[in-house]
Amino acid sequence: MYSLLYVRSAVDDLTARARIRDAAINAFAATGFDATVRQIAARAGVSAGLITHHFGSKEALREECDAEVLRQILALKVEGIGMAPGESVARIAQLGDYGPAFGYMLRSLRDGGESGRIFLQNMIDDARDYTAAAVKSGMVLPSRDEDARVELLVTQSVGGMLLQLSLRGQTDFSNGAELIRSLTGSTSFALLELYTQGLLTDSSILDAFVDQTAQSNHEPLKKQK
Amino acid sequence: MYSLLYVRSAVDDLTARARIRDAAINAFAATGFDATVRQIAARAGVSAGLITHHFGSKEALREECDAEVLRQILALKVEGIGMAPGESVARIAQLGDYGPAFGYMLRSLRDGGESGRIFLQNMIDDARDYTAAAVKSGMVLPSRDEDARVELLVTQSVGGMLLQLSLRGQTDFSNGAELIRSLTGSTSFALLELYTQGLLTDSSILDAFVDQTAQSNHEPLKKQK
DNA sequence: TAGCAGACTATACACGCGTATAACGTGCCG
DNA sequence: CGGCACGTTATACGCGTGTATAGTCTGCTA
Repeated sequence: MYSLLYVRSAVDDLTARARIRDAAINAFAATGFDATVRQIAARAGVSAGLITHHFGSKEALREECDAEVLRQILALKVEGIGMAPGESVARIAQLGDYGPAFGYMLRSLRDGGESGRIFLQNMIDDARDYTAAAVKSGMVLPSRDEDARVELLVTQSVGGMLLQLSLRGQTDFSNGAELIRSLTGSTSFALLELYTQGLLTDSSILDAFVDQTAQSNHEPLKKQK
Repeated sequence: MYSLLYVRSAVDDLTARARIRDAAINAFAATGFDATVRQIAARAGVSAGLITHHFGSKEALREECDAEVLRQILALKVEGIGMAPGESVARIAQLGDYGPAFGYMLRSLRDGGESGRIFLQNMIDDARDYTAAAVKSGMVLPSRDEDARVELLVTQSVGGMLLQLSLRGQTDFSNGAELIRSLTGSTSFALLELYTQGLLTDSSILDAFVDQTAQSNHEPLKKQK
């Protein structure tokens, strides 16, 4: 009945059910997942009871928001997250209507729940392919443990964003453009510099670590297949 | 009125007041800051009313927990966070009684509030000195923007930890040793490898970024509807 | 010994939450 | 036209929360 294609944030011609869901995504992104059913209802311009009527429970509404946000995020394939900051930021910056979805995802990642874990796993899987391609093209150095590196890169990049936002006092996650503005500061340069030149002057620490873990075979390094 | 009498020392164990505060730190670390006053009371083996009697309000209790945790954390100076993982992890691993404090701090950092911001700023300030020393000693390469780099390193390291914990389904933050065990996996090697060799094969992307930002005095990325 | 300060408890209160219930309006179909 | 399905609202219920109140117990001091 209703097309999946229109993404306009118009308040008018959407069916009340979709309006409630979008209002919930906005509310969750703006004030966190302890946003009240009544707050969401007010945002959507309906009564609180209607939410229960349409979704059954707040938890069910939350799940539907998760699904919708995941769908939107997957739709714009944020692949190079933390890989080529200029490029990925440019992508996210033009997300427009997806802004609240982006904030919603950050919120999920922050509160450590199951849906955040899914978002994160999704990014890691994406980044794995993307990194492999970048290695093959000669842009990125190979790693002795590609899986661990990609997990590290994604968790650090995304986790870093979260803490940068908190450091800058950004508490409202509903405005995607504003989030990006908060994040694209001196961070971009420092990130590129780190990725280009590394941090340590020589490999002595790395070598010592490898020797140490090789000696006691507690944590053997798994090689790339 | 009678505050000075009780607040003076933290080592006053066995007093119910200290027991409540420790129980609160444990409860907050274990289940988050929405832990109930009654849950904390049960943990401390006292009635709920006694908490109000001693601290006045839940918020005041929270503040006292913040102060106590900050005191403990500062006491063991986790300086090289994310710098030399083997060393810093070894430090944290032996924190013993400070385990809950470590988890409490992670919890604060995760939920994005003011006290988390303070913890973070504290780490950044510590890391700034530590990094400067490491650069001077020749262990770490200099950066063209030391402040931005240290901010990046700390936020990414700590934020990365948070997401690693969430990725591994670690929801209880009260057991410091268990947290460390969750974090010291393949991550250590990947981190050292990244810090040793970097990520990119050459500096072309960095150079392009520098040129671009030098050309336009402000970021040209802005797209909104 | 009397008395009182203060640690401590049991109970109660007000409030906000998610949700259930009943009624109302409106459009569709026989 | 009658009936009914359903979107929608207003109201209320039960519960858990933080906190206020009043009372009990205990140890110190005069």
